[in-house]
Amino acid sequence: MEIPSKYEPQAAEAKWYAYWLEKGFFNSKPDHRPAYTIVIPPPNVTGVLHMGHMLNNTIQDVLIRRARMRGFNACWVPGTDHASIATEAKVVQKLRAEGIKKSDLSREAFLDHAWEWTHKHGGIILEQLKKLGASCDWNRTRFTMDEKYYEAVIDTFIDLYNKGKIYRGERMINWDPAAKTALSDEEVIYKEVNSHLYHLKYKVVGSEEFIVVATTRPETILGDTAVCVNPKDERYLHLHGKKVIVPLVNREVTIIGDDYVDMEFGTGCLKVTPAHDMNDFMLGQKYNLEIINMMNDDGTISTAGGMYIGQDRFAVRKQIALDLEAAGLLIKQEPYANKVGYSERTDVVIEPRLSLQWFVDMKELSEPALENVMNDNIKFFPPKFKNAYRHWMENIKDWCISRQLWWGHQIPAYYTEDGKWVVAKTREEAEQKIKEQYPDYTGSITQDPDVLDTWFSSWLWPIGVFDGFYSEDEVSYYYPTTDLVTAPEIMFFWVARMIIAGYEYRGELPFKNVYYTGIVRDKQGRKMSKSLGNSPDPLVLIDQYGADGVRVGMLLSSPAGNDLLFDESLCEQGRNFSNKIWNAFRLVRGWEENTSDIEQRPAAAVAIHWMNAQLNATIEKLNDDYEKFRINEALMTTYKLVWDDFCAWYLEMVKPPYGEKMDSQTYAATIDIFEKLLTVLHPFMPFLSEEIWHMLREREDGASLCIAHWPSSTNESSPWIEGFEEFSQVVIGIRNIRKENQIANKEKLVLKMLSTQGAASDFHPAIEHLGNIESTEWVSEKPDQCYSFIVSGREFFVPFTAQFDAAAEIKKLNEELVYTEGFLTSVERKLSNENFVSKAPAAVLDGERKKQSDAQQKIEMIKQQIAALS
RNA sequence: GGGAGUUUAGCUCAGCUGGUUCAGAGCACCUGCCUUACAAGCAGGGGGUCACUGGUUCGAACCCAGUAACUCCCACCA
Repeated sequence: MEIPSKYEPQAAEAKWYAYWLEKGFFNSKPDHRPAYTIVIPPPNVTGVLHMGHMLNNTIQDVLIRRARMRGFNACWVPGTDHASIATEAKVVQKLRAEGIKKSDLSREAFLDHAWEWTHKHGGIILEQLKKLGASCDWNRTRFTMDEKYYEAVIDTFIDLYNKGKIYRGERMINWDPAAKTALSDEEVIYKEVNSHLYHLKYKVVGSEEFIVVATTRPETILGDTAVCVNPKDERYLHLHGKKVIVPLVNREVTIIGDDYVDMEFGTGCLKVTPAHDMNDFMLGQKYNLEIINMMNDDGTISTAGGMYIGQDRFAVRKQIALDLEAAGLLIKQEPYANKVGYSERTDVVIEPRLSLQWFVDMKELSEPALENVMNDNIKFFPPKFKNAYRHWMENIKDWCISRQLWWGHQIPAYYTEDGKWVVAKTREEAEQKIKEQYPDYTGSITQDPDVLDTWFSSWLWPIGVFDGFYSEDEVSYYYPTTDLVTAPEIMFFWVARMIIAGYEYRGELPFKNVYYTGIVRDKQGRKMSKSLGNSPDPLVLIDQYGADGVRVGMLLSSPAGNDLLFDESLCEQGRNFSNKIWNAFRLVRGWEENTSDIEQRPAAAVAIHWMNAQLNATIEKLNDDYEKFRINEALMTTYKLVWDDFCAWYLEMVKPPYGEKMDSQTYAATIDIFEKLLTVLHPFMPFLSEEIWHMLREREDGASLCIAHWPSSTNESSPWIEGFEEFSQVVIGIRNIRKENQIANKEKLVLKMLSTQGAASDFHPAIEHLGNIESTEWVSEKPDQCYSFIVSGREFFVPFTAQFDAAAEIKKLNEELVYTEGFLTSVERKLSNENFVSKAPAAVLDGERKKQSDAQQKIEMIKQQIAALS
């Protein structure tokens, strides 16, 4: 059967993925083996696979596949996140396209739409991961709104509430007036915008004097309840304690002094609007100021504003500037660039807003989470992220967990009509509690309409996926999990909080290692995004280059924590590598038919010794690379082992001369070696390796490379490896002589050597084979009429052929002489430096002395050669 | 504004406690080859004042100080 010279991945990929699933290789149940567990960072349930997922999941798959081969009970748990705000936004958008407004729907009807959407689009992303080769235990697929998981989230809320860790409080929060929900600080994006700085006149009461404040938000004067200056500011010393009149509003407010105010900025005079600015709120608390909430939840002016009621905040800003100007109270309006917070989801300007929200008190909860990262109980790769982590944890703020949305875990708090509340798992329980705590209350109760922040469910992920809140069966076996692979962007959102939850609910770390991947960027370094349209479709790439090709392409250039500048040519390189392996297989496969019981060629025997030694050494290095999570380095090591060592050297060494047969001993050894190579390739290139592995020998039904054993190795050094260095140099020397003197490869040469000593002596048969050497002769002195080259201080000679060009040869030798003499001078200068000789360690000194004598010897040799030629 | 990090070949990066190799890899590039596995290939080759300036040292890509550029995180001066 003719095997095509190009590897065609499509059929193989479909075939083997189906086979793996059918045989259940990815499924895991607790047993006697040690567990190796990874929980997937759950993608948004209705999300679509992008390049970030590709990188992230490829790394997880590499880790889990290798663990499986090393005999661990490997368990990779997949799943999806309900992503409350992102999913709800999509559903709202879809309904709007159909002419339905969310506000026209009941909560139940809206949730029906959301579930319908989830069922329709949910899990597409998991199907896409299968194309990549992800070896997840699909039977374990979890969703953060699964019944059990939902219950765990609610129970956690109740538990933390009962422990006094959750409280309800009035705080300044980031308000999204479009989505009408609170956002966490992390969901706010600050953008540089060109706005204006308005200078407004406030008249001092009982005086003809005015003071001037500078603000970018003149409309908020409706909520002003003080004016603040720096107490050290001499310009305003005489005004302390006096009152001023807020323009247009005509409210009298006090002038207070606080060194929060920067004297250098603007006029050094700050208007204080406690309800609409984080810092003003802080001042309001400190000086017990009145709080006037002059805005509605949609960003329009409220009745408390007193004027412009019902108008939008931005319209009012324009209008009030005109009105102030008309009243002669606007001194100037100058262009000013500042940063303004926008909602990550809806892209509208965030309104700091005073609101009643639920919070988690993080201070105490976070203590073990900080300590166990700093002491490396949980290791970060790369460790540089520990700094950022520590900084955040040491300054941790309470976590606002309520969101004014419907899609998610509804907060289990129930309110009476007069503003009392209880926290309870069910309505019945809540009614019971109300009865106990407020026996006089007779009205109805309503559940808090808000849902919990998405991360309040995903922080339970490593426990929740094993139903760890309700049964010890699995969680005690799989938890703590082994590795977490994620993006540094969500270190605070997710990683830190999982660690917190881990210690709070299991008294233990959730995972041992955290591997931070970089951000996938395009060639120009821009983050890949939908709006830029610079992200390739992963499925198209897989189709074009094969899943293995894409996997290799992604990993080749992505050290932990470094951004990956993605370029399709990386996939091309991956595809080329697939093809290289494929063709090596074709060559070996060709020998199968052409094997006989002839004696093993000496060159082949050498090759096998060396290749086995090299394999052993490389596996040692690979294990070390993996240990340190240097995945890209492990891949490069594997790449060179296969391409350079195996294809370029080994196969050429064992290849029978044209027209001759392969001996069965070498053939068998080659198959063994190939099999080991496929094993170490498998985590990176699961499909191709499996395909060839099955074609290499007869396999039983149910056999698979996925469950083959990772090859063992020892850390012994081998003389074969040392000898190979010299051997390859000799072969290259011969090739160079051929090339420089235009001697055809077909022409047989004689190689003469001055000494039989040297590490390469074992390789002589291989030198003859690869160099097309007719015979090797030992000579006691330098022969005449020869080309020569030096490897490791030993000289090799090839007798002249007809085309010999003596002048060119002399020129070459002279160049080498000049260089070597220069080198000698620098070594000798070092050795004649008394400080060096007296202070450098003996080993370094010996090294320099050896360099000196080697160089002297070499100079002598070159001089002789030049003399002989002239 | 605070903190962290980066700066080594055209590109992406290694370079572990300062010391055998006048600095390494992959890709890209140049030259020659359709040689009986592979042109998605083979053989050979060029290319770097290790950001800059000082210092410590017998010796610095590596340690120290300063300068510059870039990146990220945190804060969010109205």
